[in-house]
Amino acid sequence: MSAVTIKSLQHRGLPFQVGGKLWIECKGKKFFGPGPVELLELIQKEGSIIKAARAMGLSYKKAWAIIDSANRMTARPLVITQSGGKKGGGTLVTDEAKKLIIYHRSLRKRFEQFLKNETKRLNR
Amino acid sequence: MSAVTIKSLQHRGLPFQVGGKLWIECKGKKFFGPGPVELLELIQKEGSIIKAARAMGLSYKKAWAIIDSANRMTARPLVITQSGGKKGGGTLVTDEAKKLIIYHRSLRKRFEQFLKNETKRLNR
DNA sequence: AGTCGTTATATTTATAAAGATATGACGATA
DNA sequence: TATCGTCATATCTTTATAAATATAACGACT
Repeated sequence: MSAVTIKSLQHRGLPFQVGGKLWIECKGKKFFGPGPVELLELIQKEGSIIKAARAMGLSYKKAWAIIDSANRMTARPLVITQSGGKKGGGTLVTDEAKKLIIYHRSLRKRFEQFLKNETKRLNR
Repeated sequence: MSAVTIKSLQHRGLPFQVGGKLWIECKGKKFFGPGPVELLELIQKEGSIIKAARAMGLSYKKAWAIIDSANRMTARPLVITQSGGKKGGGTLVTDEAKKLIIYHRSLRKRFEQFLKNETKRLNR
């Protein structure tokens, strides 16, 4: 039995937590990971995708991909974009998007509570 | 206003769902994604990592990485491995692991209920 | 001593994801 | 019509992840 390996302890105090991630999906394809809501909020604030991306430290390309993907899945558009014009263009978020933002905020709160409860249950 | 883009609808009926993923983490580092529990269950059933891996369609390497990572984070080992011996060796799961498996099953049930509730809330 | 199937690790090869850069279209305004 | 900043897309490069392959140690058993 001398070759039996007993891997030993890293965290004796067992600081275990239940973690998780939520998203909204459409036919199995997720379109609201962690970033998108913040991105929409920033677009609402900044008025353009490129400014929102910079504010989040994302490349425009990445930001655009997120928005485009989400936008393709909703019945009504989440954003209205305009290229050209007064200040080069810009992007507005629709009421549809605003509703989603609000829902997602409350969802996140409930989820955090869920995780907290589960962590308690795990450690008792 | 002619350059204004209105992205149009993919899913008119709005079959939105709330999806998610849970894991158990240790100091911010996750060690129980979706696969590990099933893997542990299969190890328990099969008696070896390599057989469990095959049963799940994983490479041994991947399976071992999962087990090793998890094993390093618990105070007591999740598995006891033996190389060499009667049938080449094998792996046993400890009581620690069995407890985790049981907890994780019940956790998943509660999470599914949570997701179901949230999906309802989202669509009303 | 040689065989066997497993654990454990290293090395290499593919594949995928992410990042950087470049370019054109757009339209109000000057 | 020339300029501007933004939207939108394409291409290339880099990085990270995953898969495939190879190899050594192990110990009961014959």
